[in-house]
Amino acid sequence: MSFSITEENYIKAIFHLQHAEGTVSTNELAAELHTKAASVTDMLKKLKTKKLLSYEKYKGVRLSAEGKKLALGIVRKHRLWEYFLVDTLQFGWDEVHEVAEELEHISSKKLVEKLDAFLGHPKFDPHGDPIPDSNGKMAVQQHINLIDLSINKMAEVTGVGSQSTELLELLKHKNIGIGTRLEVKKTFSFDHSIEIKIKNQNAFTISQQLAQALFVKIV
Amino acid sequence: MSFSITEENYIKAIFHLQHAEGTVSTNELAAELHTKAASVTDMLKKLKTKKLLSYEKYKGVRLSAEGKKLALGIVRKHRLWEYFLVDTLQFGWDEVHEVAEELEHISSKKLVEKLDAFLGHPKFDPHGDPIPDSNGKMAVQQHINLIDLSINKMAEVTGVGSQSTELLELLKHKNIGIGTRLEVKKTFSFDHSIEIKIKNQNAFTISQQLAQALFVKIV
DNA sequence: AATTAAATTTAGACAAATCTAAAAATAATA
DNA sequence: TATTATTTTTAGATTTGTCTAAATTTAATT
Ligand SMILES: [Mn+2]
Ligand SMILES: [Mn+2]
Ligand SMILES: [Mn+2]
Ligand SMILES: [Mn+2]
Repeated sequence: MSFSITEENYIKAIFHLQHAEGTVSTNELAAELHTKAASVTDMLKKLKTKKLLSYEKYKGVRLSAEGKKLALGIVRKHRLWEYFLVDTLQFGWDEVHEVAEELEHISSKKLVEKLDAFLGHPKFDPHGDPIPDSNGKMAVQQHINLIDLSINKMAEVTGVGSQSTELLELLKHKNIGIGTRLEVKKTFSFDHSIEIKIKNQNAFTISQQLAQALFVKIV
Repeated sequence: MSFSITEENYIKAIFHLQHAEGTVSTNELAAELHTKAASVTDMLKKLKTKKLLSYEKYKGVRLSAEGKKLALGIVRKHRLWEYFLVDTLQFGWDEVHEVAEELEHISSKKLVEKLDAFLGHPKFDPHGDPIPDSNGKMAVQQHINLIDLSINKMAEVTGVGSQSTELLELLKHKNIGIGTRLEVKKTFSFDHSIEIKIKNQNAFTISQQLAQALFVKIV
């Protein structure tokens, strides 16, 4: 069976929202997809008949095994294309999400596999998110929030919590990106800001909000 | 203004059909797009209000300057993606058309320009068709049909007249591709077959049909 | 428990793109 | 020129995805 771009976007949105709770509400979906609750209800009924999810009136929705498989395929394409755009075509990581939002719907299986091979089977996309392999399996990145990193432990930035232009702008200015090595030197309880040190640079402080938007792993 | 995938496919089809005659008929378009004449009429009315073409009832259709510009942009994307698929991802040239049919609708201008630069601004796609530049200009390939090539003139294959799997299969078997150098050794008036010679290979004959499906330029 | 508030679903309508069948215009032929 | 045949357009329906407004269900408060 094949699915429309709209159907695929719904399935992917449910997949992402599902990770928090097990079940997703109509309003959550409407917000995520910038549409109205009534439209969501209509689409859920349709996707249920296609067996991509289980749905009972007023009870929220949950992807079926088949729905999950479809979602993982779309996420795989999305993240592979993002990797391609940044790694091969030299896009900035703030510019790639929208383009990947379109490219993820290109249907050719062969294209995905050839692209994956060309890129060298990358495990993580430019935002640090894991790329599912052709079987839907993805590496579990045991990264922690920078806010929870102990003092004087060397760590590497592995991911960002958002991909807004605003965040990127700030990270560029502070010279932080995926792969940057840093350690926390001091924490301030007044505003929960933290002082960090990057090799060959002076220590500087970053806000609580920024620290919460960064994920790191200890190295 | 932005256009739907369907609208873009109509514009591109008109562009291609227009090259033969100046004006395109409803039935021609219906055949090309695998749809019905009634659907074409509806769409033509719509595209006229969008000023992409001039259209009078029963009189056929012709692209406006704006329509041509849009068409050239789509053709540019189509052929750049085909080049990418063959050159970068190692697709066979028979496998790329369908995929490019989808990729040509990805809207990002920046993507097209970055892709073009990454590929080294190629002038021709894997089928020998010219790729329009960012201003819509394309190289004029003064190639001739192999059937019209004079005897003993060294020539290089620059294009194919069709991109069917059947043709590719035959060309693969005969070891002929874009760039292959050959000369005509003899022509047979009985069946209009011709004998050709490729360097370091024995001469062999090819059918009239095959010769007509090949374009060459004298080198 | 009764009332109010919030979330969700239904009812009815609309735009895009398509189709079949019938009507109208143009082209071909006798 | 009159009659067919072909092409093209209109009329009316259908599917997909969306919307607003109203009704219903569930959750939260008195
Ligand atoms: Mn998308
Ligand atoms: Mn990403
Ligand atoms: Mn297309
Ligand atoms: Mn081509």
